[in-house]
Amino acid sequence: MSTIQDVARHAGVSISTVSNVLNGRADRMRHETLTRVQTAIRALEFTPNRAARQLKTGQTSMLGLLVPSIANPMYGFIAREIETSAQERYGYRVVLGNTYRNKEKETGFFDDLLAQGVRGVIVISSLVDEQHFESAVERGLVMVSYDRRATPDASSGIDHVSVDNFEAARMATLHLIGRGHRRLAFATASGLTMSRSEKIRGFFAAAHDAGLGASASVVDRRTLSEYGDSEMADVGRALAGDIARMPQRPTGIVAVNDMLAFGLMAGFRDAGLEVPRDVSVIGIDGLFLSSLVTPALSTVQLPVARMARTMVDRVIGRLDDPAIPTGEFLFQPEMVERASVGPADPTSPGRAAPESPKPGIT
Amino acid sequence: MSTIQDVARHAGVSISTVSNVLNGRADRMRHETLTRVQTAIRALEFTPNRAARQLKTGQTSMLGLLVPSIANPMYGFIAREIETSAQERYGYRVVLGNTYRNKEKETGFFDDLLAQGVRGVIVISSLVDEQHFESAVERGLVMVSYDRRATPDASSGIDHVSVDNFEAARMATLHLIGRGHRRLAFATASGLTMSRSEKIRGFFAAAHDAGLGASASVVDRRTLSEYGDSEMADVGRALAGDIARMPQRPTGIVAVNDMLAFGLMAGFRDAGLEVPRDVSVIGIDGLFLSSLVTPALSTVQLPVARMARTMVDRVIGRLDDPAIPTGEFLFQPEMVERASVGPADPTSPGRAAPESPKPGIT
DNA sequence: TTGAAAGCGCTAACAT
DNA sequence: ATGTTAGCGCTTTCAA
Repeated sequence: MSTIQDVARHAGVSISTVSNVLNGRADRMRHETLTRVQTAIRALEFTPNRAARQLKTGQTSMLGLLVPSIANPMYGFIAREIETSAQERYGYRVVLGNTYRNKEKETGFFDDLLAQGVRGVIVISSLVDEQHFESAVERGLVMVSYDRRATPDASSGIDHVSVDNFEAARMATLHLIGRGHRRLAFATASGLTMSRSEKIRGFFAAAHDAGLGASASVVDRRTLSEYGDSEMADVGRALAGDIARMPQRPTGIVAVNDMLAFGLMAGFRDAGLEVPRDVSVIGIDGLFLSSLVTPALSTVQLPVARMARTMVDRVIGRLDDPAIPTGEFLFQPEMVERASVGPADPTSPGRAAPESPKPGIT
Repeated sequence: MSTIQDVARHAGVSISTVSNVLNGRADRMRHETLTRVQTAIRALEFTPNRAARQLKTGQTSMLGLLVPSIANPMYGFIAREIETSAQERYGYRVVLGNTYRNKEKETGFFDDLLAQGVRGVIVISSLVDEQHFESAVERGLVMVSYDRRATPDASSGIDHVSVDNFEAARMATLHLIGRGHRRLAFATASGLTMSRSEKIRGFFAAAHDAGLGASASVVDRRTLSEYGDSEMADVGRALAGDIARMPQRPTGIVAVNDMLAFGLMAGFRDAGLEVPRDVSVIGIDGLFLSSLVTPALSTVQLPVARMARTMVDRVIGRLDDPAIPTGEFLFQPEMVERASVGPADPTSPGRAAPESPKPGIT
């Protein structure tokens, strides 16, 4: 690896001149000098040592990205969009960390970023406690958080990019209601994530407006302590068993996300129930896998690519100019109809009638 | 961010003493001094600036990880294992790059790593051309390559960690044959990856040994130029249509990997064929998703976690001691039977008989 | 238009 | 047992 010294010697100039061409100050020199330096750079295959530059300027062209688990296809999808966007549009590289929803891991990641001189980070967390975020911000991290709305109380020098979760769940529920479903359930892993409770609110809002409040319920299960790649799906699978055993079994299930919906479908299969004949399932996320499974999953699609781009723009923007105020960016999802939702009463083919023959749950 | 200077001042010692405690040379000082320094470090929340250390020592505690696309669940899975292993066992962080199977992207990633001072990289590539690998190694990168056996010709200062692809495909094919399948196909995306051609060899070897050479064939399709998250699945889906239209339709399909198998199953569904009644499908990889889809996918399981650990051990090992010779590490896969493979002739329930009533393809 | 020089925070001889 | 010091490769005043 050649250094700026080598280049200077090769070109017969001083290192400051080389540094000037490196930093776009070509106007300060004769054209001929510029050419000589450029030739030398090419001849020696010189690439400036970024560690040295960073030590001097305090700038890195790296971003941190924290996800619960990159093995979860949803986070894989987001991560790909973020990395590509950061790289292609800003020349930034991405340092990845899996947190397994563990506070110590998150804190450790922030510490390491700071030590490495990385000052921008995009966080996809599901931890309720945001304390360590604030502390990281105080220590100089520029942070963008995905899918956790700004808490009113928190002082938060943090950007928030999220989807309208209330609306997403509402759309899903409405879709079920439109197909005649009257006994509804919202299936989720337990634990109070902000996005989760918003979705639950949206679910109940839709049910209430349709006069179905009394027959709508939340079913949930604890996640395992370790965050495996299949955790969400496993929870869904177990939940399907629970639902299958319910005396007044719901016919329309809104899953908190697509992975859990996949688990539900597998679980219903295990229980001898057929989707959508016996029970309808709808997801939230819009993973590419949702069109692949059998039956193809109806779901509420999140604009992941656009959200990723916004997150990258925000971190790098605030890295360049810390004076920019933080903001909240809310994205609207979109209903995608596929095959996992059928009429509540399969005997009547078209739009299902309210199921008057069956006894209401009320 | 406080510096080593601050700590020295706070503890009333020189910076070398602080540096000594930082670098595990506590034996060189009085216990009391050590304590004072440690107290100061804690009081000031001091973390050594890694950029400075790196500039001095040339060492980073970072690893590069190159994947075709982190949105592909298989790479997400591997990436998670690698990151976790590197972090928990060595305190290394991982810089992630998506290559979209693009040579320029790969080269650019190597350049950036070198410039950042990162000297270890794990590469999951599918490019046939390995030239730029060699060049990166010459420029100082310590490289471990996943799933591409060492080429006999290449000089290669590269470690190779791979699965026995020949055996994997052979096991899959044997499983199909054991269930009575006589017309076999190997479904793959076209393009000559090393792992791909080994699988094809394994497929034909199994077919030949069973006297089925003449009725075994490879079906393939070009991948799109852009590497989307769903590319593999899309190819599989298209392939299923091709297969469904074949005059002497194969009844047992070996998919080059699980993602392509998922696509096949979706494609057969589109074509009105039922798996495994009308056609049997078997994958290779053992993604956690394979137990989730309907029907659950029979597949040949790769020992991903163990392979990931080996890769991490190798890069970091050779980073610490460049004298260690490179090696090739071959892992054995394992058959996992699920529901996507049925008897060739569904009318005879048990082990299927050779389908004598139908005219052979020979 | 160019160059000299200070210094970013740290490590590791080498002194004391 | 502890301190002094010379850089690592770069950026950036300031001077020439």
